[in-house]
Amino acid sequence: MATTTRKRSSKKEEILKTAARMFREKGYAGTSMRDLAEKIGIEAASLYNHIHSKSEILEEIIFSIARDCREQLDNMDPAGTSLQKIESLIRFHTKMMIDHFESYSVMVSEWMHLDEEKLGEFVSERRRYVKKIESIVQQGIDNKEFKPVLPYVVVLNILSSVRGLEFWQKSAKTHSAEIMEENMVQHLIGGLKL
Amino acid sequence: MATTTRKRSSKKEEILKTAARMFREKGYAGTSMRDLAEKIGIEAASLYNHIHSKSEILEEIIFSIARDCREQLDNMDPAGTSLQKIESLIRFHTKMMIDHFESYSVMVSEWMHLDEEKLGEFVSERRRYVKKIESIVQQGIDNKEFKPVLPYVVVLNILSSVRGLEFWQKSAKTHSAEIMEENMVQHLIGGLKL
DNA sequence: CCTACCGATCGGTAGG
DNA sequence: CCTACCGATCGGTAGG
Repeated sequence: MATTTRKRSSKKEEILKTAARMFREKGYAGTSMRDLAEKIGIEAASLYNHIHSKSEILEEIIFSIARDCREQLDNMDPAGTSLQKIESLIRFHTKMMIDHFESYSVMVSEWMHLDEEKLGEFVSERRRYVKKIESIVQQGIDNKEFKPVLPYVVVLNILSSVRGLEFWQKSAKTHSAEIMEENMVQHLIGGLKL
Repeated sequence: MATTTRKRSSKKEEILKTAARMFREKGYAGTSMRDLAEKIGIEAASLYNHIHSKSEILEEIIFSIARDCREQLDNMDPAGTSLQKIESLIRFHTKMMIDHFESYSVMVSEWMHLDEEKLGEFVSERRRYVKKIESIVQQGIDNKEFKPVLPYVVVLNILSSVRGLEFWQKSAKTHSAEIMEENMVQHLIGGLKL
């Protein structure tokens, strides 16, 4: 019984991981259940012993990584300067993108294929998330820590720049993850400092 | 005869424009020729009197906007400081994203669905494009106009941030295009200045 | 986990 | 520009 459960969940994990890799490469709509099954080495019909539907796979990938991001922001040290907070956010997202490359990419590029209910949930979660970071930037401006740039643009640029690391990953890694992170901070925080 | 040609090409334009809108919303793989035909008000089979294949539509959308970007960079005033050049590039891309919203979005998000030959062409064109901008950043660093941030990261961040404007467009436009452009420059150039 | 199969839909063609 | 249609493939189910 315990063995069965363990087996099942590890198989499900394998499906999710393989699906994330394929969704990132060919997109959600461009990946068929037969492609996915073949990569895993089973028949397409057998996938349904572990998952309920194709859309469930997408949901699990996206909401799992979204939860990690949300929790990190909620548990952020409320002490510290706005600059420290934004810097730690840039470092966190850069690490997430690099360490959870496949699922992070799927989240930022394939969320629009969630079905209606889950799509609404994701969009409103993301809006809340962006608003929270915007308010940190706004505090920094009010504090005179930052120059007066629209917080909305700053947050958009930071999150978009992290997304752009997908392209770095795909090519030969001429720079280490640490150097990339350091330069992300330098460029994106630099444009904020007075 | 002239009338026929005019009619044909305007119909093709309508197909390309409608396709760009749909590819951006649902992705290339998620858009069917029947969806596209219905939006235009004809039968799917009739599309093929104006275009040869679905992939040809994607190619025309992507390479048309890619050409605009390439030409702008090639025709850039070689005088001026590195700072002026990078600033003008940020302004140009921001304007392109806003003015040619649909096709620019399709280029940056759907290029991986080009078929093998065109994909190779696009990737090597883009690599050349990025390298050229990197060398402008490098000159600025050598000049002591810019602080020493990895040019590769700077270019990635600029182009990714412009891409992120897709998300701005979709929501209510609380800020004008001019204000967005100004803030893009402030934040992204700001992180570069000494 | 498989075989066998479902109805729906895909990109595209023939022929008018 | 349409009707009629092609073979291939889609997500998913039944039954073992």
